[in-house]
Amino acid sequence: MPSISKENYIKAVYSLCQNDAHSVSTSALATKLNITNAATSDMAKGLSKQGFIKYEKYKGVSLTPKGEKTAIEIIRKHRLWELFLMKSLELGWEEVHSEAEHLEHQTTEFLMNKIDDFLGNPKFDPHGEPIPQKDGTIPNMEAQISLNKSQVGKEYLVKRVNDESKEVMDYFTEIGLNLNSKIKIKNFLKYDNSTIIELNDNVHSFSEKIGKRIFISQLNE
Amino acid sequence: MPSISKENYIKAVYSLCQNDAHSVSTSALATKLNITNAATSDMAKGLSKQGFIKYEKYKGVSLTPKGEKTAIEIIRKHRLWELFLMKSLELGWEEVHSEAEHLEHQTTEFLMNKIDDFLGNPKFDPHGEPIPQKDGTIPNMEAQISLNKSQVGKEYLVKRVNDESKEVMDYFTEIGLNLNSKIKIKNFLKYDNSTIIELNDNVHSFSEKIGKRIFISQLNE
DNA sequence: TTGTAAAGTTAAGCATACTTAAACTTGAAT
DNA sequence: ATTCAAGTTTAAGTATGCTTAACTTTACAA
Ligand SMILES: [Mn+2]
Ligand SMILES: [Mn+2]
Ligand SMILES: [Mn+2]
Ligand SMILES: [Mn+2]
Repeated sequence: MPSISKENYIKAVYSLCQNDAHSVSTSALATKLNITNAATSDMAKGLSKQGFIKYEKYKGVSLTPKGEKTAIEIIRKHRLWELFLMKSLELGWEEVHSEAEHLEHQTTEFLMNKIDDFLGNPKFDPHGEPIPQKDGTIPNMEAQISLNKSQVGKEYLVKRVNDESKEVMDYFTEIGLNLNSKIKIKNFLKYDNSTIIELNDNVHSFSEKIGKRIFISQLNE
Repeated sequence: MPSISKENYIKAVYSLCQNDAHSVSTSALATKLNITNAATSDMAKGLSKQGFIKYEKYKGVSLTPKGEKTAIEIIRKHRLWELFLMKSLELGWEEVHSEAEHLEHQTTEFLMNKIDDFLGNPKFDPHGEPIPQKDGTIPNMEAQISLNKSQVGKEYLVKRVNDESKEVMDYFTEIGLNLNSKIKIKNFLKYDNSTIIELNDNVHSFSEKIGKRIFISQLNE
């Protein structure tokens, strides 16, 4: 039962440990959480004392099993809320993330399980992210690569997108890029590592930064 | 955009001013909010400086127009959440209050209006309380009296109940007392001011304290 | 009118979650 | 090995939202 700040901290440790190694620097956390380095170090002590994280000075932070369980519970709430808001209120996939970011901290297990059952115990959220199940297990995603790692000339299906920027999600919606959209890789620009694709007979380009946040799987002919 | 503590304070001022006069004592607030007198006085200074309440030492607290607007917005969120959870997830009327108590502080105007529209802009919540509308107006309730003020021998319809105690709401559910249940007043016990009623061919009694929290209207024959 | 109990406020202190500024590690280049 | 910049931590301070303990005001009964 950590505070909202602590829940967000734990969630940040979890997601930053996904990509990189098995630990995060305090400064990476500071950037993600939009607080100072000093605050991040400070917080690390508290969470460490409470057994949520492992923290050695100058060595970064990682989650204990207790911390990981907590992170997964919060992420479950986040993703179920997103799906629920879309299914029950017809919000757009670009609108649900910011609402879920708040609701995730104010939802009882009881309510969450009601929502889970209402949705039929779904495995994926509206952005293609797996929804941690009641028992804590996380559904497997089929093999995916980021747009940057794709091959020119091949066709792919969009399987997952990072939803953190509403601005970017709005743009996806505007150009008609959705989950399971079919895209064809036209080219990579050496100049800035952007990717040129074809989508619904239109040509679009994505910066390297955005390309890293679109995940695709190869279309089997 | 007050904090959660401040929102709860403002809401408490609003609801305690409804019954009594046009101001509340700091100690009444302390009881309601389950914090000390000292904290309540302290908080009053802050909210007063921010223009939500009028506060004169030793004279109690009342809402300014700005404070009242804020209170009504929170109450709107609370009651819409309650209805929404019942309608969309089939929670019981005894289960929704405590969930709404938290969700009310984490809901954007945007989401609230979506929920309001989904529900068809309802006028009353599951316990018979009026739901403040988008424009801030509060629907009128038809004339009601509390169970204590009823007349022996007459028949009434249950029109509104106070939902603050889950324990009591569970009991209502158990005996089949709902909104629009028909009851007949059998007797008042002088001994403890409890009320004896007939409901669905069964006889029940309610303490004075509970009787004050059940609101009824006379059944016109 | 005054004494006193109850009601209410102020003072001092604590925990949380932050800030800025200063001090310290670390590691990689010389 | 030495240096030094980047990364990280500590120290000191602030605002919020509480607590307990001491003090002040009020009301009203004698
Ligand atoms: Mn999300
Ligand atoms: Mn969050
Ligand atoms: Mn309620
Ligand atoms: Mn509340």
